[in-house]
Amino acid sequence: MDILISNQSNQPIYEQIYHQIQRQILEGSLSAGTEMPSIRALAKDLQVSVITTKKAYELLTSEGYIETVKAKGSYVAQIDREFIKDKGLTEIKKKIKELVLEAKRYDIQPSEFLELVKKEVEE
Amino acid sequence: MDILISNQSNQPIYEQIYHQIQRQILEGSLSAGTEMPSIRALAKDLQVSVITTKKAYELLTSEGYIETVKAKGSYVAQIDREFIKDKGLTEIKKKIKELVLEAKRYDIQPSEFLELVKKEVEE
Amino acid sequence: MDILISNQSNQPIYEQIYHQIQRQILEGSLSAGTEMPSIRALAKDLQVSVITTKKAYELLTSEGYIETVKAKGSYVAQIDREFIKDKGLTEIKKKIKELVLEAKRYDIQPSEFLELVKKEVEE
Amino acid sequence: MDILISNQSNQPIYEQIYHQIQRQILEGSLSAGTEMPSIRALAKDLQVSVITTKKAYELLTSEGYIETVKAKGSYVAQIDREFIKDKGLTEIKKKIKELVLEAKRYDIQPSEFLELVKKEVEE
DNA sequence: GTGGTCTAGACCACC
DNA sequence: GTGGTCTAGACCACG
Repeated sequence: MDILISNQSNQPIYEQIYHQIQRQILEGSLSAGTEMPSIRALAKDLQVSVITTKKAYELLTSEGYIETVKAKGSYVAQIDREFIKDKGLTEIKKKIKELVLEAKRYDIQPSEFLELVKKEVEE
Repeated sequence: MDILISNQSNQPIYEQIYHQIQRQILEGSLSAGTEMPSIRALAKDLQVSVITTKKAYELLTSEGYIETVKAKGSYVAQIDREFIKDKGLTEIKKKIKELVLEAKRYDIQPSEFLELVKKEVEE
Repeated sequence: MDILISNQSNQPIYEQIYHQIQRQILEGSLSAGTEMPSIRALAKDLQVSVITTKKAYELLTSEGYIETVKAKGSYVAQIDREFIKDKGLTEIKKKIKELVLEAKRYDIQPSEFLELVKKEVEE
Repeated sequence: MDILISNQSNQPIYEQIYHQIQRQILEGSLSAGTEMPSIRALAKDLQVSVITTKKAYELLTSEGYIETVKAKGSYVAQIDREFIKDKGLTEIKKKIKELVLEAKRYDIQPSEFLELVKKEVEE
């Protein structure tokens, strides 16, 4: 597994694992049906507690990214891209709204905010 | 004080207080020199512990939004808008970066992200 | 009385009053026998509480700078300059010692410290 | 941990803890990466409240001397000696200024003050 | 009355 | 186990 963990980050380790696996599934580098490493193997690999990888897998399962077959293992699920993207759009739109508001409080006007985003995106 | 507390929120109460007061100062509805309610009075008003309001005031003090005089009270400080905006820019840029990354995870490409922001800003 | 009070200072107001009167007595601008303003008059003048000026006068009395005659008023005392200076020397030497130690912790060597003092003194 | 607490001192306990740990880090007896005792363990060791050690650690964190990882512990940070010295210089200069003023109050003139410092430094 | 400091508990998320 | 947050008390110096 291609996963990097940062102990300094404020982000919980299980979320870091979740996000990086989610990313690989969405990008297609992990395709449907692929067998995932076992919770224990991954924990050993990443030098984290089994509890932590278990939590990450539970999150991935509940969000529909992987499927777990008892006593066999976990497999990448067939994901519904439309559904995922829809959920993502709603989420991202909400966050953009919030960020625009926060920027205003710092006297950063929407037009200025848009410029910042353009700069970031063009890089 | 015009402050609303949510016990349900993941955000610590002292941060909620901090942000709402900060917003009122930045918006100008609390102007420099205005006397703030005492930490005890505010605690009673908001039905939270004195320590919680104290923490919020400490944050506001360390960020330069208010000034505290022992045995006297706290007062809205003369804020340096230039400085605040600079700090805000750094903060907002960081958050934009993070949001662009999050969007990518949902298969929302930067160009598409930019469109979402444009739509939001033009409203 | 020529006294300036700062509400923002961390120094208690009664100490500010004490130091400024002590200074004037040591400098000679207030000479022995001079009648001091009453506690109440001074409080009114400086816009502080009577308790505060009372505390300052008590300090000045206990340190021998003024003498209070019941129902008459307070008068600048005949000060023993030798004694005062001796006490001061002990105090200042102790503080220099501490400051040299603190400087060392910041990697500021004694020779460097001496230079800083020279610069300050020459101004 | 090599820390001595005085309940008699005017200095708050959390500052005493802060200063002693800061000193050990600056002196190098605590080197970067070293794990600090947990706030609870230290509190028990020093017989003070957890909140007191927490406050000391918060101060150390905000000043960049240690780094704290939630649910992991605190570690001595890689300190920037240049930065520390700069901050120290500002601090020491300020204190020299104050001390020169205090000396004047005791009729110790700047030139005499300089002599005292010389004597102290040459020892 | 004010803020500053401290105490002895408690629950939470995370590991 | 860890640190983060919160509570309900307390005493102090200052005004």
